[in-house]
Amino acid sequence: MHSFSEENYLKAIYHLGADGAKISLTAIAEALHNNPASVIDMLKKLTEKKLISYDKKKGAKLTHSGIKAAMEIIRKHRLWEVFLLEKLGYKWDEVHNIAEQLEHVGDYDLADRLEKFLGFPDYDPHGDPIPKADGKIAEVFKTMLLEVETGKQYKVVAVKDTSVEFLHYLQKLGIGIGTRIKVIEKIAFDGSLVVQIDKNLNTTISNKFAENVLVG
Amino acid sequence: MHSFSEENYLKAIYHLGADGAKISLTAIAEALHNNPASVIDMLKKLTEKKLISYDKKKGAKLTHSGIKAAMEIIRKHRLWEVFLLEKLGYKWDEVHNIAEQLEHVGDYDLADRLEKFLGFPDYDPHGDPIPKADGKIAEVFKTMLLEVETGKQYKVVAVKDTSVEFLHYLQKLGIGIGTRIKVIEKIAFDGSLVVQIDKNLNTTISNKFAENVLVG
DNA sequence: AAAAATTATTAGGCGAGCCAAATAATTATT
DNA sequence: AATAATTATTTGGCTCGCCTAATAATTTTT
Repeated sequence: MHSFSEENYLKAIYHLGADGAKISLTAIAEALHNNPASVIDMLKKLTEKKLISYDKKKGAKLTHSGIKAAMEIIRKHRLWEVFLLEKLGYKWDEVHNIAEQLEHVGDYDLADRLEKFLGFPDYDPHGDPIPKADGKIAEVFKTMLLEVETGKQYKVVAVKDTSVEFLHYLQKLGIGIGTRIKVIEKIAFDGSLVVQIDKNLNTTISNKFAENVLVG
Repeated sequence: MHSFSEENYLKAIYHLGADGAKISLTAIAEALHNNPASVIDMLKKLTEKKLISYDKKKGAKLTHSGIKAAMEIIRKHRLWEVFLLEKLGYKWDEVHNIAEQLEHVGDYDLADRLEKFLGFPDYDPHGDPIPKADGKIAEVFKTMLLEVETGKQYKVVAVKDTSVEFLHYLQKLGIGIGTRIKVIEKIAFDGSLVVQIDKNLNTTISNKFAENVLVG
């Protein structure tokens, strides 16, 4: 198996690559709150293990087996999140950190059994699809709330940020997976959005916030 | 929190001290499959953290807070074992190794929630009592099968060894927690025992085996 | 009591994963 | 094109938890 640390790098690289952008050394360093010097060492190691390819120009890229390894970790992470929320009664914003630890435990078998126990859930509590045992992951059609058409009703399908602060704020605004949301107006000055959440009164949300809410 | 490694030392020291014997450096080294040189370093560290006291003559001894820490780990370990067996359908002999990893994850809260989810079990699948949230652990009256009166019916309450080999053998003999067992005869030559398991025909078991089966 | 065996300890070293600081390479700005 | 800013890389060093080998202390055996 791969070390705890290697797994975190693979996961970070996977997530950073989600939007097709180049995955630079510094991007990884920031994502993991590590020093670039540490990152480059690890990238060398992962390259030797043929889990990634790395090139100054092209950035880091998961190989086939790197993707496979990343999917296994993400699968475990999301399954544990479902478990923590549904079975242990944790709140939305609490599950992520504990799942970060649990995701490194055990093998495929554990994930498979857990999945079965949970009734083969398709999505985790943040709306992200759970990779299946074969590594396949559902494509979810989602757009940043920021880029959405004004006046049209959307449904929140996922959130990007997983920080406690963000999730708390979501809760305060009454936003969860499945919440209906409509952009009433876009403020040109600072990119703020006036939105209607469910049938409530209008609220103004920041540009940054709207980047992290994904609707479909 | 304490490190993964520190937790393993605390747990080992706790278990080694169960029978009141002196916990020597070499005993710990053997239990953890570590070198005595490594052990002494860690004992120093744990002493500084006031989790143990250590003295060449008296051996290692958990302090009050060391006991508390050890109980938390054991509590988590045993709760996870129940979970793995009851909820995920693992077999008796498979749960220990996975629980060894899970026991280091999360905090008190996780243990408390898990305990509630499992319906506040009192014993783990190996018959060992699960420490409660306040650190209290039930005293179990148990004797090694080896030391038991001939001709009298006993019930298996726990097993000592947790190796896959041992647990497999138990299963093969049809012995589990709750199994009724009677010593028919003690062989003076090598300490073997002729026993009757439930209502089956008599079987002969070794001295070593009989040491690891606890009855009450 | 001396020799042998066991147990405890010290000394030095290793790999993993991290860091800060210096330098090199690249990209952006003027 | 020259300068500034950013990004990548190297160097040396640190802690943790482990190791082997040598030595010291203690206990057991003779």
